[in-house]
Amino acid sequence: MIRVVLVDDQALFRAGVRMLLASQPDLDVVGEAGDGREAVSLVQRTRPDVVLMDIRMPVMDGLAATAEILAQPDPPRIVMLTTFDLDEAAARAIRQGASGFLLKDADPEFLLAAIRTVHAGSSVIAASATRELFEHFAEDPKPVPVQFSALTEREREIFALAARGLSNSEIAAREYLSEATVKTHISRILTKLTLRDRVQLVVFAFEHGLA
Amino acid sequence: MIRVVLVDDQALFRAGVRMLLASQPDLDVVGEAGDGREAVSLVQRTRPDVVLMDIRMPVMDGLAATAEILAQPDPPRIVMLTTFDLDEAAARAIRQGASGFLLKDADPEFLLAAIRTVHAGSSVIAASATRELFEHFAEDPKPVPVQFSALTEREREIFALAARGLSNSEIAAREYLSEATVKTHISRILTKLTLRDRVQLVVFAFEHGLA
DNA sequence: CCGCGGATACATCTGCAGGCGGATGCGAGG
DNA sequence: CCTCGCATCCGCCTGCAGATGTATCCGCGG
Repeated sequence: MIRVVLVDDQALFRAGVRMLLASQPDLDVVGEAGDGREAVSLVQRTRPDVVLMDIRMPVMDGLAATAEILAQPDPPRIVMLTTFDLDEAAARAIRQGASGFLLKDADPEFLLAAIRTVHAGSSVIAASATRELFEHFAEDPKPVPVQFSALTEREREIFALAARGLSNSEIAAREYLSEATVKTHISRILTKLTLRDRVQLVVFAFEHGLA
Repeated sequence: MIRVVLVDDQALFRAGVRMLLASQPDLDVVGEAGDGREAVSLVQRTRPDVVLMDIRMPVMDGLAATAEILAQPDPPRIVMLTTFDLDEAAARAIRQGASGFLLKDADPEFLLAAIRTVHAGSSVIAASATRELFEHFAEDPKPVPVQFSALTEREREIFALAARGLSNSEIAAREYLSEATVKTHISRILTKLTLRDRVQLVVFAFEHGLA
């Protein structure tokens, strides 16, 4: 039996979900809360397995409530619910340790599957959000300019060190080289990448995910 | 009835999964493949609802196969499987459009729930991977150091320009200042942020999401 | 075998970066 | 009013950065 707590400020929405879950033999709604503050104390009392938590709520929003609940010992799994497709909040919720993120207008059977999935230990993310999430957070697949491949192995090493902010003397010391040699490498690198100085080299490196 | 295709180079693993799915009334294994190349043609012939796809395979790996399959019209949902916790491949798979990412040593009931979840239209990500994924791709919530707030309004402007790779003379020209003045600002900025030179300033800016 | 091109290493020169000192303007407080 | 602190602006000096010119080693083709 999976013990579930519902947290949402809309009583009607809670009622709908409660009806849905009641039809399932392995699911049991053990409590409901209308805001984040209530949710925290409710979870402490009822010790559920899974919490369905709306993000947008009065008094204390779903994010803050999630943080407090997860800070407790042996916390339940938490699934975030939202009306809108995706906002920053969803990503933050997942980072905070929520196990799922779903849209409120999802199919009922979909919600049921999600509850069982997170209870089993995995995470669930609404399909529509997944793509967006990754596009939003994952930096693009590194469109490394062609010119970069013109660098020799050695030059790439020097490049990496310079990109981290090391001075010529520091690079020289680390690579057992003369400072003059390092300068030569830097010059060739700058020429090949058509950059003016090492400052722009650093900018280049970060903008292309090479540092 | 959810029609499933198994793709894995280990016949024993496929056998185990087939047994598991056979015990479920709503799941039907309609085909198996031992490498990516086979998988693509198998999917074209059998038109399954869900594909369980190993990442590491001979001939054509799971990523390439996923890309080809998803390029077809009305493609099935694809769940990636892997032995190891997480590598770059997993993230790429999700970005390519895979609907799930699971570990091979997951609980059986867990795999079943995942299949039903992705079939319903959502995405599933192994819990152990979720945290890592987000830490890996989402840059941290910009922990801007306290020292940065010590900067003057003017200094912040100069900082932003220097962070883009502009030289002192360029900044001077753009701000209608003497080059000497720009240098003073830079010096004060470097002191306040305890940085050595403008190169490290650029590194600092990028690492804290200020550029 | 020898010549040639590329990669790597070093020395020397010019210019800019950054440290240092100092000036001005402005608001707060004695 | 005077002073103190702070922000903004400017000139001078030292050192590093980057361009230029070479030298050595290696592989490849004539």
